[in-house]
Amino acid sequence: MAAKTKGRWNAIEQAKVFAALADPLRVRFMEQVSDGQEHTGTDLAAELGISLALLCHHSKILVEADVVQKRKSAQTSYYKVRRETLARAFAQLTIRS
Amino acid sequence: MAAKTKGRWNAIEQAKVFAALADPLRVRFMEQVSDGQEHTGTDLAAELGISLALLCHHSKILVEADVVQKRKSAQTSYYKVRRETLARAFAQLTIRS
DNA sequence: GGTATAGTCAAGTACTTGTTTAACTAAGCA
DNA sequence: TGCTTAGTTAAACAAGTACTTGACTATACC
Repeated sequence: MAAKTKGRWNAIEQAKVFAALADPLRVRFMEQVSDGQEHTGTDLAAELGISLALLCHHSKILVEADVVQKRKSAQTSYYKVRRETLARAFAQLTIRS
Repeated sequence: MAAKTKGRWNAIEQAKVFAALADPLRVRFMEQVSDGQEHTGTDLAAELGISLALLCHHSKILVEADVVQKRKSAQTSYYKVRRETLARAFAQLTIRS
């Protein structure tokens, strides 16, 4: 997803955000990171009860949709929620222009 | 989707709501009905530029996820947004318990 | 250097989804 | 009765997705 900060999204970009959230595992991922803190990949994999390979797959989709931010330090990846993207996608569907 | 009105959704139910919104055509459907008014199937199909058969397919997914309400009178179907479902799904991801 | 840790990538498979087409039902009307 | 309108359903196919497995990279520690 392009790092757009202004203007209204089109239907394709918006659908991509919702598609990122359209999986139970990814919903649970978001629940985990919704405390606003950073979580490592291994921690998240353990909390979700999945392999690191599968976590890598799902996290890529969330990062690509920009609902999650990723930072890598040494071998470890850290993930945290991007509330702005969520708020924006939600507002656009609920608030009448 | 079960007509639940109380309690917290589980990840599967919540993912289903987002999956319903995870398609550009269905995002545009929601934009059309987000004025709060009822829209007929033929009107929506015309506005979205798709066949009635395809509209029927997509509307079923939205109704099944309970983000859209359907009423049928004679041959005509009427659709309107269900804001409560949207608000609830969104709140559960953004607001910390 | 060797080994453990954390993550990524690629191939394969099974399952799901979006779309088109054609056949079908049911209501309204002349 | 026949024709039109509005919608539904089923079959078929292409494309996409979730998951597993195994191989691979890069960092840290002994």
